[in-house]
Amino acid sequence: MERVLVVEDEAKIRGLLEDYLTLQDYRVITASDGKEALELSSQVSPDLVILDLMMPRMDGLTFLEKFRKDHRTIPVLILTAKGEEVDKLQGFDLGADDYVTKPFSIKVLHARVRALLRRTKRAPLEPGQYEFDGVSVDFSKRIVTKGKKEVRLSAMEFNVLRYFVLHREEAISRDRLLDEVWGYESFPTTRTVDTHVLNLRKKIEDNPNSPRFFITVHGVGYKFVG
Amino acid sequence: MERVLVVEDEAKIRGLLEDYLTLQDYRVITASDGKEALELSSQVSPDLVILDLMMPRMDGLTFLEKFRKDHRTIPVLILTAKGEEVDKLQGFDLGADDYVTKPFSIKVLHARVRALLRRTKRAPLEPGQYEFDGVSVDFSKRIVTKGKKEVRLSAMEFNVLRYFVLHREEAISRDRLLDEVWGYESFPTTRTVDTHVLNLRKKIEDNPNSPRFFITVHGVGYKFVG
DNA sequence: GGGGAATTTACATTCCATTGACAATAAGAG
DNA sequence: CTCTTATTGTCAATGGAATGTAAATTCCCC
Repeated sequence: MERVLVVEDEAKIRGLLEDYLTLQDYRVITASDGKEALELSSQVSPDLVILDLMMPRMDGLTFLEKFRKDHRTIPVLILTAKGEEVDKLQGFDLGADDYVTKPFSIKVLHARVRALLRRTKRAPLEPGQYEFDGVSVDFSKRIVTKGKKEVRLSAMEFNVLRYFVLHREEAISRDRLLDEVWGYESFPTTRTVDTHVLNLRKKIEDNPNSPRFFITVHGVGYKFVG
Repeated sequence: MERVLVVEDEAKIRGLLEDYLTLQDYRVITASDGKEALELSSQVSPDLVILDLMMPRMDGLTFLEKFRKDHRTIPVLILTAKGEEVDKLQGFDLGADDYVTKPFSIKVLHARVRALLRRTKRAPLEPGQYEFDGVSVDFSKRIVTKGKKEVRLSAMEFNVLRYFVLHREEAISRDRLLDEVWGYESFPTTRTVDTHVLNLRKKIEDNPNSPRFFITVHGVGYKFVG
């Protein structure tokens, strides 16, 4: 579940954002001023920050400046009153990623939040393509070819393969795969992992019963070598 | 040759712009009001629009709003009388890219035009035309033909098709399509995407029920192959 | 308010992730 | 080496989720 830090002094708007985003399945952390926000963000590094620029004690821009020193990549979405053009530009200079002017539609805000999260999620992008021994994996096209023929993988199988490729040579436990590939929201058996590895072997190995790429590490899990 | 659409009700200024820009080797299309401009831009999508905000019948802002629905990337340069600050801001919100205040120097205007065109040229420009297996898509005229017959696509369908062509071979999620094609201001269901893909299949595929071009990637979204 | 497009809704259909049973294999103890 | 037990291989069945599809509804533009 993605963590959103809301920094807003007006209790009314803060509550509105908290309620709506919680309903949309985000974990919402709120702060009513920049000082509090800084403390919180060092404890629970959020995936995204929604920041009101006009605030008492420590104002939004000051917060943003300090925040950026510790968190270079976490996207910040700025709330600003209409016409505060100067603030808007300064915000971008200091590393804000998007802004929404008050009064705003909550749905517009949500759309921007989704877009920002998606963008940063895609950012640490894997290599566009990966090859090993006649097999090639194209991550953006989601295509795997063996020899000249395309191998059809299901979404899950592809995700597992990607994780393996990203952590090649590493022995990976079933539980780790479940956490990293399936996520914390679903709870399949560890045997589910076996089935998917089985299918990957069938589709990719030359001899599925004596695998070269998907090695089992007895008592631990699996290891990808390719 | 780059096409510039000039939307201006005052014949004098319109003529001035037309003459000067033609001399500078642009293809100039003119319209004297927003209504006419909309019709023209759907036939010959221009590379740039010069728009006067003060116009009869349909005013500039209204035009801009409608224009942006079909053309999200074409740069728009706004002409505005001095002191119309409010309009200026509204214009930016609606997706104008630059503005020049009247009275303006024609050279300043030309510099801005060049700058805008240069900027968008650096962006991955879409091909003017695209063909695959008997189907041809003309992006500037927004016309699609299959065999010898024209296929009538709705505005939305065309936009979806364009995004697919621009990202051919890529597996694209429904959410990404909604963000990139529909934009952040509207919020249809993901099923809406399915409906449009369905329609595209009906209109373009030979066998809509076993598609060759619009491939579904189960658990992910769709992929265009053509 | 009429007509076309966009979107939603409802239902049918396909797909595939998951699981459980059983077989095969590896590890460890004696 | 043999037995025992834990772990992994394998496959088929199933239930639920994703998609196909058309019809209903809403949204907009004249």
